[in-house]
Amino acid sequence: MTARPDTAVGANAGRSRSHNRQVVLGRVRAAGRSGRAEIARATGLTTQAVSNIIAELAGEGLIAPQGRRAGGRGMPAMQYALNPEGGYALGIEIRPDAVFAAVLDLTGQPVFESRRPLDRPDRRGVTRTVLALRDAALREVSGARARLLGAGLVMPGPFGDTGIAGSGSDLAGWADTDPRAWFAEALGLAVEVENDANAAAMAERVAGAGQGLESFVFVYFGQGLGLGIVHRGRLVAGAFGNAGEIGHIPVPAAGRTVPLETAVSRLSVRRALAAAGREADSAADLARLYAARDPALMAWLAAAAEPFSAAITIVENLFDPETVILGGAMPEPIVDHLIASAVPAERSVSNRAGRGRPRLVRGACGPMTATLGAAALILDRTFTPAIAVAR
Amino acid sequence: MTARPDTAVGANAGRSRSHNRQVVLGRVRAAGRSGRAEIARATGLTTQAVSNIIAELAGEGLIAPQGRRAGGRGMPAMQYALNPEGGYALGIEIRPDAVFAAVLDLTGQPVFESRRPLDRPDRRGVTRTVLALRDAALREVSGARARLLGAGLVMPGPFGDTGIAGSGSDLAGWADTDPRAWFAEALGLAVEVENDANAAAMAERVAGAGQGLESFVFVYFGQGLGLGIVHRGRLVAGAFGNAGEIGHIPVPAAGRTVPLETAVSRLSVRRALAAAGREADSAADLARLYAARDPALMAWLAAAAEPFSAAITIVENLFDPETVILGGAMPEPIVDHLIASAVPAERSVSNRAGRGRPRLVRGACGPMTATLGAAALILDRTFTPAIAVAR
DNA sequence: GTTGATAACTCAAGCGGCTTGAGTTAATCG
DNA sequence: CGATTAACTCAAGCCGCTTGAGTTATCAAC
Repeated sequence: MTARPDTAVGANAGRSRSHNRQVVLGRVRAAGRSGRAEIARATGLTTQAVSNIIAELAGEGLIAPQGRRAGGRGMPAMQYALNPEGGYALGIEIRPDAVFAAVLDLTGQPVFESRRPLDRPDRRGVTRTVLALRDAALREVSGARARLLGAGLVMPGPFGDTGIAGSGSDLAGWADTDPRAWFAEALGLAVEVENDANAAAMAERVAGAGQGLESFVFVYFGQGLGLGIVHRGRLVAGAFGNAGEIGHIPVPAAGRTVPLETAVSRLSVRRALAAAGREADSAADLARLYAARDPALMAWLAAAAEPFSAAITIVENLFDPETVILGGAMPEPIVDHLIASAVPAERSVSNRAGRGRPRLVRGACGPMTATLGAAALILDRTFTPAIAVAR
Repeated sequence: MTARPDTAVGANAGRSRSHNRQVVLGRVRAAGRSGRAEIARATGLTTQAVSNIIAELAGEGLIAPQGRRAGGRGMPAMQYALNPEGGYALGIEIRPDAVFAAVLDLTGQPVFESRRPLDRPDRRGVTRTVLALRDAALREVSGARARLLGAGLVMPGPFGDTGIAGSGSDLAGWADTDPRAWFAEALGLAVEVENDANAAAMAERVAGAGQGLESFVFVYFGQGLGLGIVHRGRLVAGAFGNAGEIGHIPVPAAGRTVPLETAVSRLSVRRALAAAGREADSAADLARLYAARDPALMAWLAAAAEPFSAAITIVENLFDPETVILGGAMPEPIVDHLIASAVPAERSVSNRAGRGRPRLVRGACGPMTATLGAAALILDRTFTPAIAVAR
């Protein structure tokens, strides 16, 4: 969120160990059941080093032995996999009118979801609600209390003063607070803060349509329209944490140029439906109208195709992702309709022959994507080496 | 360039040392003259560790003592700075009709520039020309032979089969070759390969308008129009190395929607001038026409303002950079004119109050930016820790 | 001037964690 | 059933960072 977030940090024995733990854990997560020797080859460590780390991780319950793999020539490898109950991540999504919470187990499976209304969106009200949700989660998920890895937080963006009038969703009373430090103190946990689209992208990466992808972008239907960018396994958040504000980009729509958000977003469809006398406050409303092939909704979809396609073209050419995932608080059939109606651009670096993967896919995490993503931020942190990645 | 480039690598004593060397070197580069204790505080190492590494680096001639800093309370620190002659980076830019070469010293100052025409742009012809340029560079720059850190290579993108017809600039005979491995073998050096815009961004970061910036984007006038993206000090190249293909994105231009490149690029201005009976093959031609306020050129500039502004809005909102740098093979006055004529978008995350820095600035590396950038890739590599960066 | 405080730096011992090389175990192959 | 293969373990070795004591150089106070 700051312009110069990280200074390179030196390595020493202790930090190397911590780094290697994460490397091993990350490999087990990415590759599934793995043996020591295999992990050693993949990470450039010796089997002995991996062996020691495996013993440590297994002792802490983060991974568990899965029996030996039969089949090969020599001694069959003892396989290890993540232990789902070895750790939990708390995700909190703060909206102006409510707070959502979710808990993911170590493998990314949701084990708790809840929400509470927010009567006063000031610092005290939000904090109290967040603490209540955490307590509820800890009561519900047995064993989580001692094994909570941290809390991810999703707050309405954009962060800081961006001069965009009427972005509106800003919470009152947070201007001069660093939410990360604030909640780290209040919760007594490691905390990560991101905007909804970035967190949602992490959810898809950890447990959804982005599994196994190192570089992709996620078009997120939230209040507005956001873009979560994952590049080589890391979020691209921008210098000030506001990258991916795709809703504001100019796109063609019926001979005019409009901000994407006015043509493709939940607000946009609600307005279009309201103009036709339809109420559609919730995703369920939208799903119902779509099932009935409501003419106003279908007209909106038809009108959205051009600006949506333009946006996808822009995103493909600027990020060259493995794929573009589309999801969030929009009913699946409507997402599928948008995907089907998008015109894949000829002039796009993604228009390559022999693609193994579709250019556009629907996300797999549903309407709670951002909340799950908040927790996914913590899982990602757990599996991403602190001292990082080779060239 | 591949979809899964990096597997996380484990740390050990040797790799820690190499990492720490780069951390120290990078700190000296970023902060200028520095003392051991100061570096230790900044990197999280002990003075003793830094001291040992400093001794090693000084012994190799990469850094040099600069005398003691007076003024403070205790013992004044012995300052160290990069030794310009401590290392050199070779940059090679391969174009369909010529090969450019440059050498940067360790501080990023150019010490050699040259070009050779390319009669046959096949593998053999290119390789011969590249080797000849390297030899010329080594003859010219005394001391470079033993201190060549590597070679950066810029080749016409986009990489791989992107299905964009008529991108045309592709070199023949490279389809089934990995240029990095090929030139590493041919040159006997560490080699980095990037497209022109990415390399150019690195040039600005190492020795131009991007110094001190961790996150910025660079709009590059080359054959077409490219975007180099630097995020938290690292290039964002995309899953297949083709990120930043900004020329293909749809933008509004006089009531129509066109690919940006057809409105804002050297090809575009040449066409516009040709239609008015003007010849403008070189940047010098353009500079002359601009100095004379040629009506056809001024009309092109006027027409370019709208699509250019739209592109900047898109880029600002998607990357949230500290600033957008504009440069490459376009005369400085014309770049300045474009910057002046751009309409800063209201709806942009970059439109924040109290910005310390202009939203748009001209690059500082001139028409050779991409070639210098090729060399800058190597310098960056030298200063960027291999085992990387803390959260 | 002398003395004390401050801070950079060095020296040498200590220590954590990875590597090395030999040895053990468990499977397949002939 | 022995040879081969491959995973894994044990113990010693080694690399590089840290620790803590000691040295050097400057400033400030008396």
